[in-house]
Amino acid sequence: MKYDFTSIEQKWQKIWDQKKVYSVDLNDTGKKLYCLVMFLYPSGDKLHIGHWYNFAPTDTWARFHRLKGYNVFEPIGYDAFGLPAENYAIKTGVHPQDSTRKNITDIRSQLKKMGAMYDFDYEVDTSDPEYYKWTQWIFLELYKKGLAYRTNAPVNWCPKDQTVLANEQVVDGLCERCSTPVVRKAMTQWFFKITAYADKLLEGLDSIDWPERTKLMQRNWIGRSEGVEIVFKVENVEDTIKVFTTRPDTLFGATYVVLAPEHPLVQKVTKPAFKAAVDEYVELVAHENEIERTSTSKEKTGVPTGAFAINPINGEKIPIWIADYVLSTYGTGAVMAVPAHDERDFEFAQKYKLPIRIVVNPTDGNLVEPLKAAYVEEGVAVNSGHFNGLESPKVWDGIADELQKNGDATRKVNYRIRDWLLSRQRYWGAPIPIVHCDSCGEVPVPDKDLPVLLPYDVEFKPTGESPLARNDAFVNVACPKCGKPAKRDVDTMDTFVDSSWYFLRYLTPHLGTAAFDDKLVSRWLPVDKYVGGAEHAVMHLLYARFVIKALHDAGWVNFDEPFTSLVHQGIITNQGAKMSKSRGNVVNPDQFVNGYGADTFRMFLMFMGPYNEGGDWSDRGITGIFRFLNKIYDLYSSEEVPPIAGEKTPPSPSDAERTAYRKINQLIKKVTEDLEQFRFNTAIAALMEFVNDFTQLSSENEIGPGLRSLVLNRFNVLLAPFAPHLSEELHELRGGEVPVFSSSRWPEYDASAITEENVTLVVQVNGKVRAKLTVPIDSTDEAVKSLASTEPNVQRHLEGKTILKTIVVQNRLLNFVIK
RNA sequence: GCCGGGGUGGCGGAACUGGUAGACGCGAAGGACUUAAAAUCCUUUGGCCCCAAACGGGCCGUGCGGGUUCAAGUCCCGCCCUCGGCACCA
Repeated sequence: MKYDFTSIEQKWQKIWDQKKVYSVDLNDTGKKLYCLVMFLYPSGDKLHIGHWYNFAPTDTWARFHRLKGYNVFEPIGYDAFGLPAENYAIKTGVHPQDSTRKNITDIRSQLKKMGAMYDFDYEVDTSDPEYYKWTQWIFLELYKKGLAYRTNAPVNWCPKDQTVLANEQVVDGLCERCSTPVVRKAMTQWFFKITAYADKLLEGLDSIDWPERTKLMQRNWIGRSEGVEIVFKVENVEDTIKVFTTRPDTLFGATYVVLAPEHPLVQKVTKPAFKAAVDEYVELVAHENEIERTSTSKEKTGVPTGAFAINPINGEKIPIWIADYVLSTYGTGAVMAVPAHDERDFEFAQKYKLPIRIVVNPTDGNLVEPLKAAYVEEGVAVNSGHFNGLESPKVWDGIADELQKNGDATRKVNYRIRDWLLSRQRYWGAPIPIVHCDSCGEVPVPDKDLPVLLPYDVEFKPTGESPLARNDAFVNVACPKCGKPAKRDVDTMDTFVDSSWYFLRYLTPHLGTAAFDDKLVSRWLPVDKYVGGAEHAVMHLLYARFVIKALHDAGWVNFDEPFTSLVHQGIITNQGAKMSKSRGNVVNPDQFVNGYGADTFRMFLMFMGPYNEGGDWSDRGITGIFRFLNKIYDLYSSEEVPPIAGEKTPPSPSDAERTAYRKINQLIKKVTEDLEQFRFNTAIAALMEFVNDFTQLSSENEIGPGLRSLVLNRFNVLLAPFAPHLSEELHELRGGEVPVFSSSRWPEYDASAITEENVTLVVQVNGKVRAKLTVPIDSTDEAVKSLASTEPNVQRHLEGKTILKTIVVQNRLLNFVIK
């Protein structure tokens, strides 16, 4: 018989669907497993190889657990709001709602062909009012807790997309979506106070099973640093300048102070003679874009203000400069410059001939002037008054304490992370549920009036103003508080708000009375295994953690980390470049599904290499998997194949039967261990190796039907997570109860049977292999030694030499060290 | 510049805790079946060399250069390349 994958796959997809094999009883009290992939972005592209690479192996992992007896919940849904759909609409005139709906329909049918365990009754669509009603509710919950606020602040503006962006969406000064240089603009915008959770977000990382590099990225992004805020008086002016430093131990080495050009005191302190130059410089810097401003390779520039600050530790008068290398958005927007011990200050001081004073020497010697580079390590204090001779950590605390006592300093922790800017001047998103009233100010829309519906009929061409502002019917509304005419907020939310809680909604996608069902959420969350791309390390994955922590503190959920365990699949590139529509190098999976079947294709993706490494796409080798499945099909559909029910361990097995039994048990162990760790490639190699060994064994020797049946039964279950359609078919062919995923259990291996009877032992002379011996396992050192020395090739190399020592590693190797 | 991951045959990749490098698959070559092809099956396949030949033996070989060890793809030191992240965060 021929392996007719098309009809087999169609047949089983239909049966699974009709019998509702994968619909989960969420109230089942058995062991639950929530297995989640990052949901889909239906912007106009169909499913591509990258999606398959994310979803299919994850489905294999989920199926494996289902066979192990877990109650597995594996949902899928659509992250349907967002810029790409809107940009597509602008280009083609097709309304984003229409294009998105159509896309979801197409993608759903592609997904069904994949044959994953998705239960399409639990789909989520973030652009559906029944979903975004609750996105708005979450916004309001955060608002009520003071975690959402609106303020005027310098923000990142993308001139092409005509909207503001979050810090996380600016990559190297470019818009993450369209690579346009981002400009800084002061605008009134909505923020989530993620900075309030900086420490909790850091601490939580210690308790979750995530890739270390992802945790590291989050730690770096949060950027916690402990330091001291020091007050410098300004000569002849009332105001003081606060600087943040992590090196108060170098305070005696401060030879000037630098303000960011945007610092509010710049105008106040500048001396009249310097005003013209300062104004000109401030103007110049204001026109620099984000890349120019933050580039480390750019030479630092600055101008003096003519004013002087007083160093609180020694009363010394030092000049105040303004310079572009000081950022207004970090710390206090002002720094004390210690050129001898800070690279940036050193570079600046050299250029502008500012004094460089050594105040820390290495413990093993003195620095030599003039310095060639800043010495940034710790050491021993010099030129530092009564702190001289003390080691840096002591000086650090000593100076901090002394200043603190005099009210000149406070210990402080600063973070690199900024609040999450969530408002967007775009159409295709969830409206922000706030009304602006002249008498009452910001008024949250009452829960009973949610959702604030996104009107269909809107001119969405970008003008820099929110498209919703042009829709009078949307904008004009009675104030929910006083009833007077008021206006709705016209911005929409960043789609990362939508995606930071969708995993709660999956359990009850159509629930009308709440965002989620507490009982189900407390039973099923957190997500046990989350699989998705590493590119979300500091965006989605950080935002979702924040939202969950906020909901936790507000009493809505009983856990504070959403994803217990995280896996990143690697990226599949094409000719070395990331697949994207604009590069025109996207590979469509349909041709492979049609040509070889979903089972072959998913298995090929898993066989390519380590799951978290991805790699460059090539279909070379897909025939190997296809041949393998054909071989299995032949093995199971031949005439003499014993039925499922005939399984039996023979009372006195032949050698071949013992070997076959050992190998199937070794295979169970290997595949089980590999699957647990997402090592699909080596698991598949082991399956292949087994089939090779087993066919050879049974062609040369007699393997009785009882054992043959046993082996085929176990093997077919091992195959099921990888090639589920084929496995069902083979099971049915041999009279088994189907579906496999309802009737079968993952086999346990027989520990007493996996040990080899003989081992191959390497005999070395001076570390070079000279012979190989097959000996019974656990042979004694003496037995092995005497056997080894009878090997002719070994004797030849030992002849006339003295054996200095003999190293024996049991069951592995023997090495004669000679002279 | 800093922080991570990686570099193994013609290709994708395997290798436990330092113990047979190259599992498994692709490709290639030769053979069987066939009128022929496809499919399938069998054999060979890291490089170089010795031997009339062997299913005999030798040398070299995991990015480069050193080191530790009886033994190094694996550990240590110094580099090179590559991918990803961060990049004036005081």
